[in-house]
Amino acid sequence: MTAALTLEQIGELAGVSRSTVSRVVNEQPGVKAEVRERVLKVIAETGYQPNPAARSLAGQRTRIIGLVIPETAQILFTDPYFPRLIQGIAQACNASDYALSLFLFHTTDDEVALSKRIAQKQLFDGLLITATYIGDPLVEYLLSSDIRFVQLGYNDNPQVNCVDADNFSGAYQAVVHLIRLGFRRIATITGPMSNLAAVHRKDGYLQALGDRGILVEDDLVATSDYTQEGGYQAMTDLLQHKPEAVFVASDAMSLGALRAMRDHGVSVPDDIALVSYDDLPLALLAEPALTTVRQPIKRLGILGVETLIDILRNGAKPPRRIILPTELVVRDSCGAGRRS
Amino acid sequence: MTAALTLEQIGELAGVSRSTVSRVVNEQPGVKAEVRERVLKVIAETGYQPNPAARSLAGQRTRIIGLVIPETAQILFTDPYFPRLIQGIAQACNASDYALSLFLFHTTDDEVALSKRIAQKQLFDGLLITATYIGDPLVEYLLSSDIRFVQLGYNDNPQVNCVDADNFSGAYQAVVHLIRLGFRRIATITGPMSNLAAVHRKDGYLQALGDRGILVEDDLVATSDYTQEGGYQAMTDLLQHKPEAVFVASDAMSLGALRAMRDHGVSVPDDIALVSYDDLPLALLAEPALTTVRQPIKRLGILGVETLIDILRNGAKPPRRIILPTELVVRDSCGAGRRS
DNA sequence: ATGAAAGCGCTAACAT
DNA sequence: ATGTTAGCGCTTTCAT
Repeated sequence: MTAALTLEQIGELAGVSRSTVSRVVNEQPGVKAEVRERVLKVIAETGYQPNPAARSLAGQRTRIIGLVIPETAQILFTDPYFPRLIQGIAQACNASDYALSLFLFHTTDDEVALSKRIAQKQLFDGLLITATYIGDPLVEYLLSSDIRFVQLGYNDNPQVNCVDADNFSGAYQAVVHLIRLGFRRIATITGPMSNLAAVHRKDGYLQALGDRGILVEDDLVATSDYTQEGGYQAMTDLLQHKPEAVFVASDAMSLGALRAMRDHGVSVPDDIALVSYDDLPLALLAEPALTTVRQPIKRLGILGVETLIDILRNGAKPPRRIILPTELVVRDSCGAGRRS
Repeated sequence: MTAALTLEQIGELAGVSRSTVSRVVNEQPGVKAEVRERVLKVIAETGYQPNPAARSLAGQRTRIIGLVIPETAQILFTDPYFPRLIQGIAQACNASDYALSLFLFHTTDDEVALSKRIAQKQLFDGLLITATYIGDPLVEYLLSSDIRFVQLGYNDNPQVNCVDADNFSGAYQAVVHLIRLGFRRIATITGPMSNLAAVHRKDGYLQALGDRGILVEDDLVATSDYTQEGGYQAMTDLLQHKPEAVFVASDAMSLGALRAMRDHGVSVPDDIALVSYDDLPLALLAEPALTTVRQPIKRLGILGVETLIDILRNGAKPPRRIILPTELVVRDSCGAGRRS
């Protein structure tokens, strides 16, 4: 790595001006094919790369996408959701020649204060935000700013660009599966109601029962927190009300629920059938292997980036709102998985 | 977010020149205390933030740290090692006012080609690299360049700056624990020998046995690949040789090993004691809970950043090589965990 | 101790 | 179709 080349030098080598080289580099029209070839050749030979700082300064854009993961998600960070999401995001960024900058809010700083600081630093063209909750001040702040952003996760506000998997229909699907299997007393363990995904999964559960004319019993609905311990506790409570089946809104909670049932001598799926949500690697491994709803996580990340870039290029005019379908992976815990 | 302020404007507001403001912002000496106060006040009032692109361009440094995670690690990405590492890295970056840029090699691109592209882009001051393997061309390339980097993971080459947990003594500790418990026929399941950490963990195992005058039986050493399936297979093989205990070089493999033993009617720890490595959240959850070696992963990330920044500031002259101690977490799988 | 001035390497109007 | 020119906002000599 010796001194980096400049546009000027490439121009000299190719016998053209800096502007022409710039046009070639940026794939702008108005360069004779022959000249373009010549310049391209020099660039290839020299391995020239434009200086991103200079580009940012002159062009008022950084070609950087920021990914914001707030404090609240750090707990979730131990599950593979974020890693997979990041893989998708990184892949899409590479493909579009954007750099990816990570903003983890690790401190107890006020989120908004931090985000303002971040925003004013002008070190990205747009933001991908994750793990927000209902009424998250970060979203409010971004909305009131002129920062372009896409939320990875559904947002009620129709102004917010967002991409998410369909939590409602994922849950609906799961519960319908249980109903088809002949169960009627179907319980659920939900995530925290501050989380929109949790609300929608619950809605899907309610709707599936409603559509089949099954009365929802309040006693069969346990609100929990996405954690294993929470799942254990919730299941322990539910056991008193003798459900035939249970729809658990996350694999982590399912693990806890499974343990609770084991501790109480309840067999899955023979005594109680279970359908879960997430399809973590764990799901396959659990005893019994979990029937669970799989989300296209990596795809979510990719689409998030593509949507953001689209907005960067073409404006945020009609808000982009993308909902991806989910898939039910049938294994053993629902009692229907013993197909060859 | 209105138009961002510039140094010039701050200078105007404070009644000084742009240069003086720059000195204040960069905490340089040679500004009268009184003037400094005045400028600082204006900066606080206006919320001025220097433009990073301009800074990079003029100052020849980006204040960005790049984190490189190659393809090979993507598989491992499902375990919490990287997330935790990233948390530490992000935290340290924030603390030192560096931005963090993520380079995931997701494609099947030639690593070196990609790394060259990355390097020439001048979009970081230094690099943190992870998940390299023995003889990794990425390291060779970086070594031959003038790019400052710190490897997160031990490297044999004394020129390479690296920080890692002590794999040798972690394994040593684990095996000594089993020996103290009275076991003699101690088997091991290692990671892939292309991975230095795996080699060192194996070395620690061998040394611990050797130091106690226990003969190492080749049949009791199974080489695997850090995966669950690999652990299952390796344990199945080991079972034929009737070990009393087994040291498994990763929690993921332990899960597989546990399953293998369950499938063969072997009870842990009653029939075979097990000590594992990593202390994933899973370790606590397994049946029985795993006695396992814990690494200070987050601390590793923090130290990586601090080391890199130190090098950036003070030069790479004496290579920095940091080895952190590990800790044995005693639970049930070794048969010694039933203390109140 | 402070200010003036010259770039850093690029983009984007404006000429030609 | 191509070149010229004027910045982008900052750091950094060099004057004063």
